[in-house]
Amino acid sequence: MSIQTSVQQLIEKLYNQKISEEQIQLQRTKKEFKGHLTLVVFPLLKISKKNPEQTANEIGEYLLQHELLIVEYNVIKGFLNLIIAPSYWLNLLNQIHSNEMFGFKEVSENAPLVMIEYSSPNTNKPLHLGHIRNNLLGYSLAEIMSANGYKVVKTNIVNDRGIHICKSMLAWKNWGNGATPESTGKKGDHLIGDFYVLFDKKYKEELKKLEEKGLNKEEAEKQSSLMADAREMLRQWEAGNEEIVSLWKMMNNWVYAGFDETYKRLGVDFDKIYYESETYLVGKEQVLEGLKKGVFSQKEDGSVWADLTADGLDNKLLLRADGTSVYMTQDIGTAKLRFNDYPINKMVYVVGNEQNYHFQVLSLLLDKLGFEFGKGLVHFSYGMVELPEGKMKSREGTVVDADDLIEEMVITARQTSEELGKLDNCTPEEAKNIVEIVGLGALKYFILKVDPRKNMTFNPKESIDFNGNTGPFIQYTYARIQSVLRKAQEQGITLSGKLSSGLELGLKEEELIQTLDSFPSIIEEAAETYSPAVIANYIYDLVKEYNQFYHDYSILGEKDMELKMFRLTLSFNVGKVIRNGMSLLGIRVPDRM
RNA sequence: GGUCCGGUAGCUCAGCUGGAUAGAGCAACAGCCUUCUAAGCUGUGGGUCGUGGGUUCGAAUCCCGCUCGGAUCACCA
Repeated sequence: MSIQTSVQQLIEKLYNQKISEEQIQLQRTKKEFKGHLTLVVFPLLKISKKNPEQTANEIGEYLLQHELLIVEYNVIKGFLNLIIAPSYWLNLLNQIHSNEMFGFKEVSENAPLVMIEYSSPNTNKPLHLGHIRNNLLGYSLAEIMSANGYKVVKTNIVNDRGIHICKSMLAWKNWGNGATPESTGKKGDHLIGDFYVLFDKKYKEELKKLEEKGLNKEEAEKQSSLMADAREMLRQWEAGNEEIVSLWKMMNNWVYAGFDETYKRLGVDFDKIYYESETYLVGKEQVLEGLKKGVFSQKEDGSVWADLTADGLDNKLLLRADGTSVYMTQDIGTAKLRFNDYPINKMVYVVGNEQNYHFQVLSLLLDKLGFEFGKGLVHFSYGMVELPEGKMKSREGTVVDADDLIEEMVITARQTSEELGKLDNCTPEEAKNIVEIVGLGALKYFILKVDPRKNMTFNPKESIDFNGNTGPFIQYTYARIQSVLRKAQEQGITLSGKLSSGLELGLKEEELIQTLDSFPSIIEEAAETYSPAVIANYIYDLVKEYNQFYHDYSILGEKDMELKMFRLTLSFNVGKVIRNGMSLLGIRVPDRM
């Protein structure tokens, strides 16, 4: 029985009446006060018919006598602070100690299946900072859901068709001289991205020339032969022109090879990848079927629409007059294919908040088409990453490239590590490994610690701090814990059996253990509200406590062997919690730094 | 204009299913390396929680108005 239930039952006995769960407000005692748990007595005043202090004392006295786990209490205003018996914490610590996967739930046979879509790149450009936030959030979400006992399928939808890809292809054909990733030494996605930029440049030159001839902007855009070529290419692609399709395949494969490298370095992966080139026709079928069923309507020009005015939204186009599909149609098709492949109970889309409206509509449409998960689909909407000067703009060249950023982080990690002499005793391989983990840990924590909903500012000049509330700080703490354990082992110190005597010393450890206690529930809560930031901050709190603890210890000095044993054990468990938490977030921790 | 989201220390952010004196990091200042890793620790200063009302024992937190900022309302994806 939990302390919560026990307290509730005892109070019911004391006042001889039924008390609801909401009336029992048991929370962690603030660190300024003495105690572990605090009961807020205000909601109980109506029942006790006494003032807050009297009520608190009355309850405190009763609990002290009837609940063995409560060994002491004090009252401050309307707050009843309870002190829990060391045996309880000891027991808890032992439980944690014996459970390697502390904080993780098992995935049962009939657990609900959640599919998480994230990343969703276009194949005409390399990944950028916005994708990094998306990837880290999506991957962390998957890890958290999985740790909470869900079956998780990570998926990616690649936007591999459309006019933008044709632009890259056209530029490559016209001015590429047969360039390949091998011949240029460029990563495939960057190579294609360069051709996309090149197309834009040539197109602008063409427009300028036309405008110099006296055409206005609109006329110039209409007369542009480059744009006409691109459109023609798209038409031929859709018609299945062999030459175009094989060029398309070759170039896309270059891009995928490039993406894979970035994903791998970032530590994210997918169970199943969908391509829009394979889903857009399915979407069309679904829409036509919906039309047959009378869910959608057709205009005179042949275009198909969904009337969502009854749901407070507008009319939405689903198929153009020429029968071609739009973005929404593709998402419907993708949903269909996915549902064919997996028994999806819950669908989560990790997509930026500029598409909030789109997903509102998609949810309604899928529901109308009879998809069970449609109504309950979750758009995990996150804010944009902005630069100090404002938004990233590809036209102004202010886009922060993902590969560049990662490389910069790792380089900075190396410089800092070398300055601090952290790598002095490492082999080159070890050093490379550590620097990679630290650099990426810094980046990941920096991104994940911010509430996903909020827009965040990224300052590339100041880059990312390695001090304070950062990934490396947490990794550092973990590394130190490992060091403690190594040295303990060298001295032949074993960890078991010495706990109770350590507790007798009555130090501050209860506080620390108490935070360990609430870890699983916090994870659960975080997963429900989809906020990895909650976990990140929680872990940070834990680490703070460890450091406080360590500081006290260095001041005390250590002659007492029992005390030492106790602290070693404790450190071990904090280390485990940190490790588990970090792995949930997809952040690796080095065991030495 | 409609809808949605945000506004907390100089900066970057926590806290938001109502609870005690609103917390961290950075930046500033003052201390701490023969003692398990100083990527650290301790202390000081720094706040009309955008604003006005309401709800109540109690509001950064809930409700309403206003205001500022962002997103969106395409036969783009």
